[in-house]
Amino acid sequence: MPFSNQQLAAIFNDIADRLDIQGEIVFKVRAYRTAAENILNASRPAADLWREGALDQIPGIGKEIAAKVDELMRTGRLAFYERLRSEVPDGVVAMLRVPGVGPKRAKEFWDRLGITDVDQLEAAARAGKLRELPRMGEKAEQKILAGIESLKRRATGRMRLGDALPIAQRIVSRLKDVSGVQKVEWAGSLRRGKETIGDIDIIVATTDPTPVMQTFLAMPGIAEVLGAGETKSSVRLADGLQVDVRTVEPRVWGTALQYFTGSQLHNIKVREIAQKKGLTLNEYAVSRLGGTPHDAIGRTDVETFDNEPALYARLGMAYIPPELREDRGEIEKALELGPMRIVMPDLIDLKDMRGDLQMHTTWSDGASDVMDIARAAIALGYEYILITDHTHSLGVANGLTPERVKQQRKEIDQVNAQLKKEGHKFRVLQGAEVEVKSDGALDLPDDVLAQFDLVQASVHTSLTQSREKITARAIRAMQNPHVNILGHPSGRLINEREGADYDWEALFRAALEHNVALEINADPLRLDLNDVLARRAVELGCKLSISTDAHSPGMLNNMILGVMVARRAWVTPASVINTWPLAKLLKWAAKK
DNA sequence: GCCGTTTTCGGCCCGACTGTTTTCAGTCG
Repeated sequence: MPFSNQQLAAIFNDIADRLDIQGEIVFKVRAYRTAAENILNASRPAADLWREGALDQIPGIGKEIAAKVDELMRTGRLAFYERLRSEVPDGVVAMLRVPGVGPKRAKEFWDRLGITDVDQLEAAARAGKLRELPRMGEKAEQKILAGIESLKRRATGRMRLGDALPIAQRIVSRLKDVSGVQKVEWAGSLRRGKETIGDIDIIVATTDPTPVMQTFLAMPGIAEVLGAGETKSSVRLADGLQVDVRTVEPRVWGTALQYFTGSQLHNIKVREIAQKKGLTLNEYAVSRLGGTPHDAIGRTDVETFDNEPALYARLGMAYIPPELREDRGEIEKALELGPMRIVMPDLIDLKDMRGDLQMHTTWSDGASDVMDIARAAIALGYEYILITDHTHSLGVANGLTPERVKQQRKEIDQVNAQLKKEGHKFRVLQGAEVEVKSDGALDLPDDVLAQFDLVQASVHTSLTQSREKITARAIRAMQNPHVNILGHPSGRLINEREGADYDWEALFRAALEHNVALEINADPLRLDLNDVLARRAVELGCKLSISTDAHSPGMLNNMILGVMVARRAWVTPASVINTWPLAKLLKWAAKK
């Protein structure tokens, strides 16, 4: 009975919620939450590790939780969990999602007022019943009602990275111009490049907070001001996204940015490191353990940091780029390297990208012709692009037929000739995004595939096939002697559709064997492979391509999103085929 | 429940904010 890492994490998070409500000690609750988070972060399926008896490779899984995983894997059930579910009603757990309601309140509503779901909670609040409880008053009641309202209004939980980034860019560029402002940066999961983000945190280093807050609160697009203080303001935008702006003194920029960037697990571990050195770290300073850090700024035993690398160095650690701060081994690496170094100095960067290997033109469902998108790519500083229009069997109008492949080649040759005449050192390559049919066959014959410079194969249909079937299907496609890249491997759409249920280990090993690169598709909706899978693929020696799947010239700018995913996956340029010079790329493709 | 270059027992990150309180519990990130 294979449970996916996501399923296991959901179960252990649910266990944590229910234990929390039951009043179990917080450390036990935290142990379950940490285990869940680490299972999500694990680069391999827990089911595989379980089979190998190596579950303890996942940090935070000890004897007890390993036994629970074992029971789940063997029997498909977990008696402990079933008992918990019978003890704590689902509706009481659901109350935790109401802002302002935590485990203690949920338990009290349930115990003292017999409330077992959110609707009953709302009715009780309206009837003024909650204020009968200790430490609850009218204001608390109103706050809970507002919390229920906002819960109902909130469409989806988290916003896609690609949607949030431009919003943050707009706010940052606005606040940079305010007088007294020295630095502005977004922090939180956005700075870490997570594929979805809960809210936007903006940190401002300034000597004068007042005009910053005035400017921020006067920005267009604000639907609701949730709080407006001297150094912290929160708003909700029309689309439901919450934005927090915090100002700090420039001399504490390093600690503040580090703190607000997270992740939480990363911060907890960094603070544990500080403790072992007899220090304590907060968002303002590093100080001696046992002092009173916040009041004590200015005391001689308190050190402030105006940049992050100096802070990490003070704790004996190499600098850790934000995208790695997920407690996925980066802290151990940073300690091993020691201060004044950087974890992954060769981590891939946008400027490493020499080309883009997936895009569409009017030859299939793209918006522009070959020349237009080529010029856009030249403007981005690229040395080459691969045109990958759809092939005929996908329902897209005008998918390439063998005959149209020849016609398109003529146009591409003309574009290359013209660009050469203009003095550009740039090359348009002809490829295709070839359809992988439900049995793994491709929808163009081999002699046609042989005409392309590089071939990408993609699965678009029947994503719900069984694991055995769809894995065999993708592997068969990769075995084709002309296929160089597997496009958006999982097929997932963020917040919309789960990806296919592949045996990823088998898929990656086949990609390695058949010399096929796996794509990190940079479309904001896809980001596929994701960070965890891409990291495992590279660990096994696979090559990647990072490409935008642009359907218009403007979409070429999405490359940064794919690079962020790659950075979260600890990827170096050496593993990414479109960081290579053209000659090396073509030689690699020809070797297949 | 997990974990160990000070510990196999005794710890477990840290602070802001809120509402209800004359000192703090609960929630949040």
